[in-house]
Amino acid sequence: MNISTRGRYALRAMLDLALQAGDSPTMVKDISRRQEISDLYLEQLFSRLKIVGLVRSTRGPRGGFTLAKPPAQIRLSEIMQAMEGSSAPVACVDNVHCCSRAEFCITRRIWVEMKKVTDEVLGSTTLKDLMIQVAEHEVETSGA
Amino acid sequence: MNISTRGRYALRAMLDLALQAGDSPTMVKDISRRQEISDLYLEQLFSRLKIVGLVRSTRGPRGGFTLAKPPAQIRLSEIMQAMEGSSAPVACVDNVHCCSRAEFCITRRIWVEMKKVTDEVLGSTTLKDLMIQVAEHEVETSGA
DNA sequence: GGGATTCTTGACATAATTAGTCAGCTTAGT
DNA sequence: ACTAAGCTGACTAATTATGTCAAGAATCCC
Repeated sequence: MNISTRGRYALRAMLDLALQAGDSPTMVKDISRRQEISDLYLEQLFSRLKIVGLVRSTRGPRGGFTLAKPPAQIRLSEIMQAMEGSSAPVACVDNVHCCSRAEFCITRRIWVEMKKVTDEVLGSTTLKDLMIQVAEHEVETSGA
Repeated sequence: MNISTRGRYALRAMLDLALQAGDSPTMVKDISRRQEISDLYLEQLFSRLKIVGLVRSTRGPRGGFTLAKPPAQIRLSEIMQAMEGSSAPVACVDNVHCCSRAEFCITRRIWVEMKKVTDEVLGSTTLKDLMIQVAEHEVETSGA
């Protein structure tokens, strides 16, 4: 039941990118500095995010990445899908034929249920939701 | 978001054991044959299950394993905890101090939520629940 | 008591995955 | 041209996953 650094870093990076919010692209190096993530590694992660169409890139000086859609339209499930693949905890959830026992396997129902509830969490939350929480958190901590 | 064979096999083995239901112990070899799991590997898994007190063992001829508690009192979360450790998808969920950013990290809230919903699934289901589903499934497939 | 049977323990082995790193390339702005 | 960015694919070290193996200890049956 682990989410690898790929998924975790990608989510942090996407939220960071969303918070920059300018029209001009944000450099990987800036995100990597703020988030304390290796920039070489982050490049690799952004490459995946680009392939699935979650971000757009601009090359050359003053280049970088921008979100391909408004934050409210980017579900966390999309990011996680891109980085970690299916949210199914076991392969047979997505493909019954991968196990000869799957059809009558009662334990499989538990894994199906697990996928369902995690998908609900990730699918019902967008980057925009996280941005709001960041803003709220800043109000809380600055006030006092 | 993967559950390893340890957790999956252990759950199947525990359900199998529950379904044997006799007073006499069930041999690992019999479970491994029915479940098509390597018996050498399964022994190793039962060793863990015994350490956490979910099963009891009897050595010698006619020996084997029995459930340490009635199936209705064995939550799937106990089995999974024994085999996979914490259900937290990220370490910072259980221990804030493992990451210097955890206190103000908004993405962490998602991982906390993920752990919560998966715990609800695994914590609210017992072996007895699965046994009932097995019985129901058998009725369905035999009838007709 | 001897042998067979079953669990017990710890070490070992192999493969896959994770978490990066690196070198060299392409593109674009000045 | 030069430099600053992203792009690509190969490489590596460490860890985890998935077993296997060997030797032992307890127990039962004859």
